[in-house]
Amino acid sequence: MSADFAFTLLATDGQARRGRIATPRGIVETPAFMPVGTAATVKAMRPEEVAATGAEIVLANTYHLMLRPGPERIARLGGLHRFMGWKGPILTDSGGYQVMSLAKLRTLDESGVTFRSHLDGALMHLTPERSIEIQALLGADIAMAFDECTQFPATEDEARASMELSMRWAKRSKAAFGRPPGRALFGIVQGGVYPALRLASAARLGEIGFDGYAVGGLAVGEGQAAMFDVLDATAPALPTDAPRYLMGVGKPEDIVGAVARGIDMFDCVIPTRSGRTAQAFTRSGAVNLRNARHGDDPRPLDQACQCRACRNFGRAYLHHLVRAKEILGSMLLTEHNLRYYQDLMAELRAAIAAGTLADFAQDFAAARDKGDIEPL
RNA sequence: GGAGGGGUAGCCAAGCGGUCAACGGCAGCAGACUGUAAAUCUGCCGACUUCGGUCUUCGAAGGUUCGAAUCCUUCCCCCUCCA
Repeated sequence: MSADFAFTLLATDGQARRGRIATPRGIVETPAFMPVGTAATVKAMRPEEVAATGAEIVLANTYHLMLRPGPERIARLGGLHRFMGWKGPILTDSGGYQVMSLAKLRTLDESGVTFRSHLDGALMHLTPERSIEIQALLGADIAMAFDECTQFPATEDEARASMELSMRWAKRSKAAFGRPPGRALFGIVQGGVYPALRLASAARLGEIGFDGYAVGGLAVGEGQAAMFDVLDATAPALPTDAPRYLMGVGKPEDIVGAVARGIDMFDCVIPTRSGRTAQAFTRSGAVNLRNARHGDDPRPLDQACQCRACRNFGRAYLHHLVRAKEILGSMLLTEHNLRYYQDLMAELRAAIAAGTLADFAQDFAAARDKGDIEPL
């Protein structure tokens, strides 16, 4: 493990883990949720507002920043932290997700992936070595191995071939990364919904040796039950002395279930994207602020929430902002959702430390079963 | 008074003899969103419906036609220009 990057396991509750990641740029208490700032911005939020929600680390994306504004330019400007004004740690995705999400715009071979830029059509070749180089130029505190996020559905043969390619790329990523002080590299388990493939992938990554281990290729259409099955098989096979990161997950209920299965880190666009598309998360479930029923409702989105949207405004106003397509609507709902996610993580951490995670999970589900607050 | 243009579903607006319950857009009613090609996308949007259809619509009233939002007549409104 690189100097100045350390993971400490503080407590366990069943499979769940309460931990702490130390980086030169700050501490990350786990289980942690990392807001997604793909294009060097958590959309609709200022960095200090992101921090105020309780977030300790954010994501950025290799592929998107490679296209615009370019990693060399960001390096010349002093690195990504200075560029985007985020003082805490940053984790960068390697571009592996775009291998799947932009499948129509790329070709893949052993060396890497050739993307047809969605911005101007230019061809861009991304290899494990170049992805690692870009993440170094950005100054990522945690870099991710370059992988292929396996699509769903995939046959076992397809998932195996994809996983094995990702493992070869993981070895190249590790070799390219070297041992830079204070910076970490995570490997990514693939293998689709096939437990044997996941176990093989986890073993292979353990042999290579990473600072943390991610589970990728989930929440891509397989459904929560299948995802949890994969986690039940995979998490126990991961080293206990390194953080475990479930990539791209998820909805609040996905996170609660994954924490109970031993996951330490999460990222997802849901709180930010949903905030921009009028969906808010509350302690009694998800609410669509576009719906007509909120038009006359002066009550806060979530009575128990301390975010600025809930403290200062009623549902009727948020509804109006959304209807009128006012920017403030996106800002307030994004802030609320990020706050909700961070509050959830804090509650999960406290429950694990107290050994009461099972009770917490039960209460969490019960509150949501009751549904949203009574109509006016 | 003269010349011309126009009245289409909540709004704007296409259509100009059958393939029109009527293109589009907006508004409206819902849904989706999981390592962000997303302030995006999808469905519904005359009435009823067992969702296959059935019924009443295109200013009003007559008429021509197998068939009219589309053609003719009269009437009622609106707009532009000239007096």
